[in-house]
Amino acid sequence: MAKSPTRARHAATLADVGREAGVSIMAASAVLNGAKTSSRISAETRTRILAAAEKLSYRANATARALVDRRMNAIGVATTLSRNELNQYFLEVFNGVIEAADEFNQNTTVFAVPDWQEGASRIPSICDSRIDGLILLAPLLDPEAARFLPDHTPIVSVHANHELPHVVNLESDEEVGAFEMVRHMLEMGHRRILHVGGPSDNIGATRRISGYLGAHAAANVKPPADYIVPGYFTTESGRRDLEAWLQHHRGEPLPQAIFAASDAIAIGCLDTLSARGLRTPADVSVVGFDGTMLARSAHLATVRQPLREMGHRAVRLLLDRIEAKHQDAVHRAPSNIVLPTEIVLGQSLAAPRTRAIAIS
Amino acid sequence: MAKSPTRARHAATLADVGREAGVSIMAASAVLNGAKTSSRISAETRTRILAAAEKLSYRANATARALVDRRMNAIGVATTLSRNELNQYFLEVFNGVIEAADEFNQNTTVFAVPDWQEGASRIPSICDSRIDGLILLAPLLDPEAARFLPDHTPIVSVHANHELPHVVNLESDEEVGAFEMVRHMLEMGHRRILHVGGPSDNIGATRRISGYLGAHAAANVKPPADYIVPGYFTTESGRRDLEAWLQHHRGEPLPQAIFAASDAIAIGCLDTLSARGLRTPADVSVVGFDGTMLARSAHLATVRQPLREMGHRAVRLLLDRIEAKHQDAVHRAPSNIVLPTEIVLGQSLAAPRTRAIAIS
DNA sequence: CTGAAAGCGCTAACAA
DNA sequence: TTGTTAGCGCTTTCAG
Repeated sequence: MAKSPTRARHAATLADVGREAGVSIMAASAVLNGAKTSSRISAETRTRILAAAEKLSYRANATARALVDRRMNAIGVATTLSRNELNQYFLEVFNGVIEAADEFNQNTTVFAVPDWQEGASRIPSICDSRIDGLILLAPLLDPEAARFLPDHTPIVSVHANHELPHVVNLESDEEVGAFEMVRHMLEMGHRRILHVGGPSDNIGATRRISGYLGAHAAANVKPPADYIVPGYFTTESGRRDLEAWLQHHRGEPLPQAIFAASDAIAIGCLDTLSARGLRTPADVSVVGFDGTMLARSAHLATVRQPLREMGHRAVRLLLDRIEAKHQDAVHRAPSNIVLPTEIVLGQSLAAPRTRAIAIS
Repeated sequence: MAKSPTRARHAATLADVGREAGVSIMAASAVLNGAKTSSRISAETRTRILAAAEKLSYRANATARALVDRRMNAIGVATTLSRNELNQYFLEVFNGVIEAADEFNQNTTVFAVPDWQEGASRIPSICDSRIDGLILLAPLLDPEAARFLPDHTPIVSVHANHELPHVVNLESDEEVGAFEMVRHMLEMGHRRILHVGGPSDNIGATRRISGYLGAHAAANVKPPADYIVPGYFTTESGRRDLEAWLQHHRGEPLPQAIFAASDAIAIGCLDTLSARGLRTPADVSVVGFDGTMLARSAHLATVRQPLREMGHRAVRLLLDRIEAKHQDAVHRAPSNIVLPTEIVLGQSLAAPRTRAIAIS
């Protein structure tokens, strides 16, 4: 069938350019898209092709090329995104991913899953060669759900809750970070350190608790009973859970410090304290976890995870695996990579008051 | 050529499934991908195909389909992303985009450009049918640079600095928002309202100033000289620029309130004030602009722009245009859509002090 | 109801 | 140096 007039509304193709310039398609391909055609094009033809392309405003078609190359030059990032609260943790890692992907000329496509239960079932369908590899951000996938993970698309996870088959995981040494921060607090003289934590089935939350308990044990300090409060990693949860805890502990001495399981939680705690007229750090010190922008803007003491760097690393790791697969080679990487955390002091942490306040 | 053994490492194709099930390719296509083949497949064949697909773990190839459909079901978002500071404004809009795109089963691909100067030259190359349409987030593109915008890919912008040809722009009524907020502040009794603003060549920054001046004029109040400070939309800028301004105005009466051009700036101002031992709002009120998460977590009074909704709208608008183009129809939309802003009161705004403090 | 053929836009092998 | 042919995986004609 000859070209129908409606085609005009679409972008010009190599065939169009070739016709316009009076050369073959692959001459045009070689000049415009750098195809590895066997030989070189004469300077004269080259300029003719360039002119034709310019005139028709030719644009390469990435899907056609991807079909041939079996490579889209795009990576995916799957994560849960809450409707109510921007997840700063995600944003830090994501920023790192974008930066690194860009550096390697890869596009980044975001897949927001409502929750990992549903995410598990949707992941296979996005691995349809629109992306060459996938990064799972803090996936809550049990081994059962992980059975659905496609094995023809390389996958890297960051802070995975479980070990996932064929998936390289990237995490940071949260327990050590928690340990050192709490040890530091104990050394400052704090004895009543309340831990406002994350979900009890979350491995990261568990590790923070381990560090918290470990530091106490190492200092031979027994944390007061009922001083570990489970919750979620959000500001709203931090605000609400601390308030609830305080109400249940009226009359008891106020904690000297709060060690929160995330910066978001810490911000929530700050809110609750200030709503009760308590000053930070004069009355209560508050410490966060993650080292997000939230902590920086609130001058919060926190345990910094190298989130952005983890984004970078995840991309490099993924690209290595994609490259290896592409060359039919086997990429051997350790299945789990642990990056160090770092203690960041801030204005929200100071020595404890000499006289305890009673919870009102 | 027969199948080479290396092929085994790739995902199974429709041909593979067809062979396995002993049916034609398009029978498989019809069953697995819902292709509009003329007739229906018998139940028996259908189950055979499904079984074969399951066995070979068949995955549709999106690039192949896109080649045929001329549609990738993906939209792009182009924006500048600073390395140092997470842009909360962007994040709010982006979240809205993701949500809406997801609702329409579209993927979202992020293109981070270092700056719009370079972005202008890179945009054409990303419109290579890997995305069906593009959203420009707060583009700083002059008409000259806009000449490079490809016309075969529908484009929608949010808060564009200039009118762009063939581009539908979405913005909010920033001037009215600024006007009403400042009017409210004046009504509360504030007379020395310092405006810590954005870049003077930014249209949004200009509109905030117009609102600020308009409210003063309407109230017959002349703002003190030198009370409009240009800067950038960042926390760092807010912190630094306010400090510099204060140092240049030693001995003068302290402003009673600060009207910042963004929430990020406001947070920076808060820092500077607290570093100087000044209390908010007792000594100085502080008001932000944007209504981002930053404002919510700091309980900042702010002028809320419906950022998330703008993300939604942008996606819907874009999809309409994509659909129209796809059907060779002409999509007529107004070239500029203005959404209302809204005043949000918060703990950072209170009545002015009765006695002025001198700047130290 | 099913199969064969053509083509989406591009690139890699060849042959001229 | 250039053109020809085949094919990436899929879908939509159109014949059987």
